[in-house]
Amino acid sequence: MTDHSPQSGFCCTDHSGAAHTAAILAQAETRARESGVRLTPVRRRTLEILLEAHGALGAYEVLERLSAEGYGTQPPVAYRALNFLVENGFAHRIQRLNAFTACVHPARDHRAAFLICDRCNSVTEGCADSFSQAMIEAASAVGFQLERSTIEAVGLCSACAGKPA
Amino acid sequence: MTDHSPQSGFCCTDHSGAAHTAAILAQAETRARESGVRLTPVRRRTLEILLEAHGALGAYEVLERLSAEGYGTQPPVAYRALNFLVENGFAHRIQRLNAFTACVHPARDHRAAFLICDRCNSVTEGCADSFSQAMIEAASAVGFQLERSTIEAVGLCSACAGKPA
DNA sequence: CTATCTAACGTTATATCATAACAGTCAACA
DNA sequence: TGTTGACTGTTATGATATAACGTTAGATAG
Repeated sequence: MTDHSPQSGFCCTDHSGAAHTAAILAQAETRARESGVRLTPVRRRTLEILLEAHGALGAYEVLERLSAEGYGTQPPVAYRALNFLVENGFAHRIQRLNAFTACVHPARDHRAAFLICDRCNSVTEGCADSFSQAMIEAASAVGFQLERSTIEAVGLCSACAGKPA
Repeated sequence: MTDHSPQSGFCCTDHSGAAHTAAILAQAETRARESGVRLTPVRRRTLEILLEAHGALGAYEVLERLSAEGYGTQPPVAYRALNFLVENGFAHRIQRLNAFTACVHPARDHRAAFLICDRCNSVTEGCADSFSQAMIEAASAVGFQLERSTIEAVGLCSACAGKPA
């Protein structure tokens, strides 16, 4: 496992690979137990599917995989599992893509920001705690009680930036 | 017109009212002329509709108004006008709401951030230039070429925060 | 051990958001 | 004045998301 630096910025490590997937899944299970929520088979499998994916997945892509494995075949099955994961901090919704991605550090309470590659749609999760703090202050200066922020950046990932076009 | 402070934060002024609407519309027309794009009747009217709205409007809400006034009745009419406005900096898309809102300072090139009220859905546009700069730097540290960011915060606006529940 | 309760699951049906593709219109201008 | 290209409008369809309801299964009180 890699160092996830403390306050701000994006982490530069590869989050793919079976070992990492397993580790995150284990963290998620621990956290679910601790907070008294149930990581049921569909939910767990949905999280695995997100972890195995390269980028973010749309709800219907998740549904396809779930139904192929004998789970329900209709949209609510996927949406419910995905919403559960998001609400409990195991996954994030990427608004720009209408898609979902596994949280890379579900064990820690954090504010996330995302780098989305315009070309390959890869999604990198970063820690936006310092940004969020600044936002909370700027908002409260105008009397706005900020609860949560969505920070999504679009551009070229290092892999795609290297390629011609 | 009020002072739109330079680098960061949300502005505390009321952006509604016919006078302000007219001023922004005038700025938009100037800018359109300068940049050689055409602010046609549908596009102009669409911008007015956004300016007159209290919060952000969905494309179908805009379409409703447009078609009631003799413009086209089908979704592409609204989406084309809205996309034109967004691409040219006259409006913004609010991802979280699948909705659109007029830009409150179309004359200036800027990075926007939004405060979205959970209760009344009002949208306040703020200037995120300093956040964006910090993001660009954090992103480039991991080799990501950032092009644009979406920053949307959800919480309670000052009006709603005062009310009971 | 069984009755009961509730969270989760699965389904049908439908709502909501968005765009592809193509035909007609009109102003700019060679 | 004919051609071009941007704009508008239409039909049709695709993509995303949720409401509502019956069923299942795990927890728990009796």
